[in-house]
Amino acid sequence: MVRPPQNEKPAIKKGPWSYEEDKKLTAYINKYGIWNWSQMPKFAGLSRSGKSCRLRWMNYLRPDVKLGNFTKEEDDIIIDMHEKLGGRWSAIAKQLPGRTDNEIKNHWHTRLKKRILVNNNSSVNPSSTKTKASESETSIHCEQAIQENSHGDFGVVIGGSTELNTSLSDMMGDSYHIFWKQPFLMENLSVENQQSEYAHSQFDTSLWSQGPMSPSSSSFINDVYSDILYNIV
DNA sequence: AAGTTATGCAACCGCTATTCG
DNA sequence: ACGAATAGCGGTTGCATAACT
Repeated sequence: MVRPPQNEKPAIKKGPWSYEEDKKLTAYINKYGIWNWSQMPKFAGLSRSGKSCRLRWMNYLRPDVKLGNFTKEEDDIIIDMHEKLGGRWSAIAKQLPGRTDNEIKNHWHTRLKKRILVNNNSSVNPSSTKTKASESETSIHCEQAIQENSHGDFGVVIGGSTELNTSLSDMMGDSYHIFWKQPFLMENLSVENQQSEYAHSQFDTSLWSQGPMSPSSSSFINDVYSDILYNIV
């Protein structure tokens, strides 16, 4: 019997992402862009699959991702689009800038589907006043949430509030989309010929504090930014 | 207060589509 | 034209927490 080679590949970590992992991935992508998901984790110092990194970035870490409560308008769009397209979540997500297919899918399965069922039932049985009362209650809560969101207390928007939805790509301009030809290790970030001005020209930290962020809180983003500057300067 | 059940959501899995050599 | 690698999509699962008994 030949013992299969061990430790040929580093163990792929699964489960929830830690703060440190988020920092690493965000810092790496902010610095080098997305050049190859399957290779990136290795160079970013992450024990994750490329697939997992892509998902984490696309759904939560991307600067233009809008997290938090859905507005009534968004709900209406989702319901309408779902009627037309069914479970084509990515197509539906295209109609809702900042929302991800995964988030929309979860929102549908946990809230909207039930609401539609309730609506259908109440239209079949109009005497169901309690249902209607709770419906309007839900609607009020939704309105409140929207208002509170606009104050930045919760209802999270990464990279700014809805009004200040300045995406990282906007901040960085064309350089954000530059795809590097060679991989880069996070450990090699201290690039002598890159000036801090370069970094400042791409990031405006004041924008990070324009809205709360979760799980990537504003302090987290600031940490990432500090790390990048620290390594560059 | 403790145990149980329901809910919400992040993340995984498997499959298909697309790209590239 | 073909096969491998990679990206993307949608269904599903598992865990944390809230709500209920």
